[in-house]
Amino acid sequence: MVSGYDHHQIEQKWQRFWEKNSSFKAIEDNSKPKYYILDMFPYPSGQGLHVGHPLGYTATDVVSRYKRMKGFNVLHPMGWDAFGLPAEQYALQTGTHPAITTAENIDNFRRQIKTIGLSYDWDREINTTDPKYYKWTQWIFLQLFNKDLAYEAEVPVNWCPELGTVLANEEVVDGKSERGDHPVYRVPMRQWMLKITEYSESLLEGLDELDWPEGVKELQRNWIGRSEGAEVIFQLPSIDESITVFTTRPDTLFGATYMVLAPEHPLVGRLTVPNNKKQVKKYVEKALRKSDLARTELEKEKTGVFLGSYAINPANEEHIPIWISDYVLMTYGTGAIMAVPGEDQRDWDFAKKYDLPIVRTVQPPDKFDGEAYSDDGPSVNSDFLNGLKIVDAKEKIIDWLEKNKRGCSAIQYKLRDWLFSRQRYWGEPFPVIHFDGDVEAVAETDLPVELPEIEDYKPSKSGDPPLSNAGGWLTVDIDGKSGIRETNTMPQWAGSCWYFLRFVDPHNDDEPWNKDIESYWMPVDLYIGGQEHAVLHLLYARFWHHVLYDLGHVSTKEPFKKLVNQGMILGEDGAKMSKSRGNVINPDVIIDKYGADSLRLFYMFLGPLEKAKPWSTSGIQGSNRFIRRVWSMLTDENGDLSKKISDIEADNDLTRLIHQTIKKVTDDIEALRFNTAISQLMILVNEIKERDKYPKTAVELLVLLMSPFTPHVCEELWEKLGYDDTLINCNWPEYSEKLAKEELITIAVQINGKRRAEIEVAPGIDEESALALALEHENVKKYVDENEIKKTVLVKDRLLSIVV
RNA sequence: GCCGCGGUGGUGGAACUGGUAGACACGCUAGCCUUAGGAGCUAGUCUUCUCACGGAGGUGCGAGUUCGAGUCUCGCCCGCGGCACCA
Repeated sequence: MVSGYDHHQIEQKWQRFWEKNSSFKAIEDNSKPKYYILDMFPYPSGQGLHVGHPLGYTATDVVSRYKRMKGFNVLHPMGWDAFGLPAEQYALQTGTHPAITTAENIDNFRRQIKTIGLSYDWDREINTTDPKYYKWTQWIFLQLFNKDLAYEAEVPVNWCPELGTVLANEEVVDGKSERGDHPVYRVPMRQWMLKITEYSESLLEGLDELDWPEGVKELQRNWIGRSEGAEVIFQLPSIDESITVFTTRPDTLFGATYMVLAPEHPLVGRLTVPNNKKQVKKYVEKALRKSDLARTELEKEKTGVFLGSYAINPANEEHIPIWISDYVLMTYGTGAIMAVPGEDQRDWDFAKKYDLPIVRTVQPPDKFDGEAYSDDGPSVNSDFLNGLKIVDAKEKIIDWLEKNKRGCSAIQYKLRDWLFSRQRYWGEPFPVIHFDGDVEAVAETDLPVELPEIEDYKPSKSGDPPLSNAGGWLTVDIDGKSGIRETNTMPQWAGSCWYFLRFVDPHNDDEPWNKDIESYWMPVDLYIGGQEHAVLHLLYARFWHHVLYDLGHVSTKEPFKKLVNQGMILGEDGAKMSKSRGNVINPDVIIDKYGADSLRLFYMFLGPLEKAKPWSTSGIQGSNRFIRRVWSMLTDENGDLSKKISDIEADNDLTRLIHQTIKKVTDDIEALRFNTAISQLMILVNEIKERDKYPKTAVELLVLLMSPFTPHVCEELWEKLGYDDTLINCNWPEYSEKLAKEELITIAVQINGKRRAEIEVAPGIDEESALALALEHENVKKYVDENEIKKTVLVKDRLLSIVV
């Protein structure tokens, strides 16, 4: 071996050094600008760290180390999102308490993360399952509860018998559980709900100011699903009531030829005429029994039943039949629609099947050969709206509705309230007590309500949570009244909704965080994590934060200023890593073989952070080779500083390259373009190696610039270069614009758009002189020849274009 | 169906606001060194014609704008992710 690079020895040495010196301890310091940089904290699973994890962690670490050298006071913490189903399921199988499993998994995760050499402030480590932590999760719940943002309701929930729990809408995918892929059914159950819908507008507006990927913002916008339209009141002569419908197309009101209610609509019974009772009852029961799976998979063709009664279209006073169908959802709008088959494909399908009248109210173009026509055009068959375009017709009909008290403009959201309870053991207990139908908050001084030890973690078939087995814990006497604790627990999202706030003041036992400290660190300046949290975690956390802001507990409305999603690491075959494919890479093995610095460098060099990229064994070997090249450049066979390093000054070419490199690496780290920063460092190494003697200043700059990426080997080399102080305390180098400039540059000469020659010129050369120089070039002469030069274009220091 | 992102050598990827396409690396080929190497070093490597000099073509496909298009406009094709009866 030419190189004596021993990554085991070097990495252990420096990891111990950082730990011993608490090198990354963050202390509030108003004299310095702060930078709060956060990873999405992991769920410590039994499988250990996945190779995907270190990608994001390394990215934040590079930025953290860079920002420290830039003079920022950096907060870079790590913790554990440790409540969750796997530990509980393991407990069901083995009887091992989830706390034990969780603690073991955390120890393993921490050990693995530490071997990567990440610059976390470990004194701030938090764990969502620690009573000292969830005390404050419960405290925040009480803030919501006291503000009437938490309530109990009997709601149709997504009940999953296999998991023995209810799931949030967001956890159900195609009628199956997101975890485990088990069937999910709609059943009514008493549940805790959080009124996130009250914050729809706030959450939507807040997005505009965020430096987040456009795609993620768009996902959230779609999830919130704001639509503008109108509410229209339809009178029901048979029962002397009215039904309000929501529509985004009030302009088509004259084309509303029938009405459809959701099967669950409360007026269905009263609107059903005796002759239709049997059929209607059958249809309603069938619809209620259907799981979401059945609704999405089997509902290719629309079904429905006529109730036998009529509603009055307020625009033209026509009696229109009322139907029920499960294509109308009780959970959106008012659970009733006006059907306009001429302009809505769903209504068209239904009308065709049941032979209901179709009236077009927008004139389609001549060549239109589709069914429902939903694009713009002049209104027809619409009385006073005739001839108007959609926008104007909408405005006019809304005016008319409001004047005649038959409706008004309205806004609807797709977002529903957040189902916040789970029938599980391993979660935060709700800090409330039931007294004879009344619900009371547990006094703040009695927090936390700790999870009791229980024998049986199994939920009952009816959905009674495991905590109903918790004997003595269950009943409480307060002031002579006896009550029963809530036996549901909070969902896993609860702990992650605010952990970034606890990081700013993690050991505070008197309050969730100190306000001054909070306003020093918040908001999170850079948040990096997986795209899979684009809606769930990030929307929930924003919701809590908006509430806390309104209550004056936090100083910023939005918690995460800049968000970046790291791309997935795929298997070497380009497919998603999975045990069944056998393409899983274990980070422990890689670090043992090549070292943490190689792994870090590989991740950062692989490609743009946000992109999905396949793992590459030869790629990591390449990174390892680069580190060894640098190592052997600076050291001799005895491990001493190489004799080729000397105090000579760098020549002009090298000086220029050094300054260009400082500039590029700095700019690239700021923009999170790590791969191109590294490629520039490689160019610098290649250039230095061409010299017989390596100027010490050049080598030192290289080590400084590389240190955020490969900190261990850089610390070691820095020490060999004769410095006592660690790189962490060094200043990031500054570049000189002047020295980075080329003395002579090569510009291209194009003739009629084709590159024909290159000429060497002084920077900033003017068009005339450039042309003169170009015309001396043989190849240019050849192409210009006798032709007349019609036009020339000079792009400064780039290219000269000649048109002949 | 709708929304978002993407398509550049054998591979990962470069290319600033329209300005020399393929930086840097991997892989491969040849050579050197070596008892040997899967270690290291040197050279080459988009395709194609040419001994070379130098041409021609080339960024998913087809048009367009421009002195000049990977980059901008329009129309398609393909891949990935999300939403999916939301009225």
